[in-house]
Amino acid sequence: MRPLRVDARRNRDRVLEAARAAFAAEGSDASLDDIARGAGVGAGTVYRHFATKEALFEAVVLDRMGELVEEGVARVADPDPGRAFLSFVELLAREGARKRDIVETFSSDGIGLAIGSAPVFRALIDVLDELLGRAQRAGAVRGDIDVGDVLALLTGSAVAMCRSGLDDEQSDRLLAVICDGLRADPVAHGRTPAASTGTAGLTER
Amino acid sequence: MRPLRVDARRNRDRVLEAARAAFAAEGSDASLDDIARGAGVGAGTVYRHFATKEALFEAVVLDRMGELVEEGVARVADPDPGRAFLSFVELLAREGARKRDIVETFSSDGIGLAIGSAPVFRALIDVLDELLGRAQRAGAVRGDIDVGDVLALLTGSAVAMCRSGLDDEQSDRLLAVICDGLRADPVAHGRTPAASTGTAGLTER
DNA sequence: CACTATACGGAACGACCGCCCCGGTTGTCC
DNA sequence: GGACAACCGGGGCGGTCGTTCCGTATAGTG
Repeated sequence: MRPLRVDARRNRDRVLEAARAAFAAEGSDASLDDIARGAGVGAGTVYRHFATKEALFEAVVLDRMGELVEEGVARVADPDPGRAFLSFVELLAREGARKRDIVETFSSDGIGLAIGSAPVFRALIDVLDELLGRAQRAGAVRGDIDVGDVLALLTGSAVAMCRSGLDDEQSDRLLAVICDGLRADPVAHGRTPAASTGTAGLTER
Repeated sequence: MRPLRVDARRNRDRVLEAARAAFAAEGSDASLDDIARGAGVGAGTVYRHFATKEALFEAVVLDRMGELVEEGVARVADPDPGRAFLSFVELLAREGARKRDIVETFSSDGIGLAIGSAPVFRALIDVLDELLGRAQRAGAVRGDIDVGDVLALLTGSAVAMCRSGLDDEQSDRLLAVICDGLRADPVAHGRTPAASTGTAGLTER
């Protein structure tokens, strides 16, 4: 397989760049024609490089995830496991709040279901799991949750933060609530550490 | 204005019922033709009763909100303000997790922006604010958040809970994290009660 | 410079959807 | 029971969007 012709390579990059912006702003609903126009290219050119719109979407999202995995790996060495985990959670939430395609992927609606089996997605789960485990063993994060819970909460946080008036102060407050909830010791609120049943401890008493 | 003819009234009810189910499952993206088919009527019949698809959506959502407001009002008399507020939050989150149209409305994308000015919506905000204020004055809920924050967190919780595998136990855990975060005393985690800046207290130290 | 594989652009196609319209039907009232 | 008004169904219109196709242009090669 020969390398791409220079004009082809240039157009491919332009398409990816335009797609990144469009998918971040509008999610997978972004019109492919708009992306092509934004890249200064015809729609046919997009299809020469990406078999389908979904493939383009995946390319953008997987690229983003790669960057996030790096950030996570860098935090594994942090001597403070609690800070490492929570700052990573914060990063993911803020990233999700600014990039609609990411939240869409995490919440598994929109386009990509096939994306869940991508290696880079597994890697993200793994590093998040690693950071969570360390933080829990250090006693900085409650022990009654797993990676799936964190992922779900991340999706929720991102959605909460990208609501209409995305005030900076408000975002900070929302993250504070989530993070305090994550590190909260279940015992401190009068619940049994293991069970955590009873619907958030509301029905008892 | 005369009362509706009996067949008209019956069809209107069928349309509303079908719309409730469709909007709950698919959000405002639900096809109007599908709704009509589900109600056993033609598309034209839907438009005889509702000027536009958006009007139908609003009718369904506002109806749902009415029920929720009643639940909230019933909780104002609760002698335990913390339990009253948190159980209402739980109810709203669980309702949002099961009804896509509600989350969509709360997160202000999808169709309804005009819905924000509806009296029912104001009433919901008001009762939520009332419950929040009582809980805060009783010291059961942290003081550094307002109704807007709670609404945003509710949206997030609902999204987090309606992810792919909506396990009951997992839902409980997610709600536990959110609720613990809501009642968490900022002081307990080494932050100043008033400010709460510093991005969830992660950057300090 | 000429020749060919490669890439480009945008018109065109089919599917879907919200919405309108009209010929036929059915409830309602005298 | 008859006549009129209200109502129904579904076909059709205009628009959008993902995808395909093909005539044209251009980069790479000897």
